[in-house]
Amino acid sequence: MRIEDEIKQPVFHNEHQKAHINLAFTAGWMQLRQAAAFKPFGLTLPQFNILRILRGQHPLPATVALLIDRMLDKTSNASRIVDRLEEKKLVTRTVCPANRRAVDIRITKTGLDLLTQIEQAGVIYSDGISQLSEEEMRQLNALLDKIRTVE
Amino acid sequence: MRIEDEIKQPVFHNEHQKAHINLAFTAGWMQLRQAAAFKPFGLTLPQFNILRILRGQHPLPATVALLIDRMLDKTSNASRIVDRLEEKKLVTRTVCPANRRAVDIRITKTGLDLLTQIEQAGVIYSDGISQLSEEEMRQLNALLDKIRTVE
DNA sequence: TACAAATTTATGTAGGTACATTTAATGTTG
DNA sequence: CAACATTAAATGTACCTACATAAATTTGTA
Repeated sequence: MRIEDEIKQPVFHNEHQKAHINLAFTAGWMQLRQAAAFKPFGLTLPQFNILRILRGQHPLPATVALLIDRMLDKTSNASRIVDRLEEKKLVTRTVCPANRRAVDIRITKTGLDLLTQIEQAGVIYSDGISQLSEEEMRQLNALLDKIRTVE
Repeated sequence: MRIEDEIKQPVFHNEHQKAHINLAFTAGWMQLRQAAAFKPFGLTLPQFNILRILRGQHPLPATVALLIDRMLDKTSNASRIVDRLEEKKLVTRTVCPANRRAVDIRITKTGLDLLTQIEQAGVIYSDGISQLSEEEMRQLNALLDKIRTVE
């Protein structure tokens, strides 16, 4: 659906304004679709992302600091997301022996199996990006990179 | 900063994956900058957006249903955002005389003045989009529109 | 007209972000 | 080595989204 119709705004004043709204709207649109796809598996998007980082480390543990470092959203609260994953037995938390301030977080067998299951269901690529050609994806990446060149 | 560095991922497997992450990351980046810009004025982004919709209606009232209709995020809870604006005396809420289920929401003088103040501070256009040329903005809009043509 | 259905807003609950503060452990240095 | 600073994680608070449900009012209809 056209954005103009989505938000009942008959016309945009200029391309700038439309691009601004379009970017926020499309990112939200993608996020909503993704969240819906994860729901049957009992995971939220941030939970899924942390689980994937943990698999990347496996069988080594990760600390909370490492999770934050690799997360898209640096200000999100990794500690509390790990809480939820721990309740679901998808990760374990143990005090790091080498540094008792830190916590070793590890993905469990159950967690690994869940990731496999989700990926086999093809959730990942139903994100709308597939509508673009390879060349268009490159264009999009270049434009987004350019937006973030402020300062 | 390059996304690869932001999330400490040395390489992306393909343009698809990078575009996916880039879109989420850039939208979040913009939102964070905007939120920071509104903070000195004591407003959050959703509060600002609702206030602008109300100014668009002014001096006519809006109902909660109208706000939701015009909001980017349809699932957000307009009712509770209006609560916050009401506490700050930026809007008023009165039962709609014509339909006592509905509520008439109006922006106050204080609210109008705050919007003017924010806009004069030039908060709106410090969003990174200005880095793009007019033609690039058009390209970006076309690509984003295409992403949402799924289904 | 009485009563069911639809509409409109508000509320409850789970989970998330953003940012400040706290607690515990470890480093550093006079 | 004792005092102080730094680091790592957890916790508190305010606000937000997502989704389900409740409460009040209006509309439609047998």
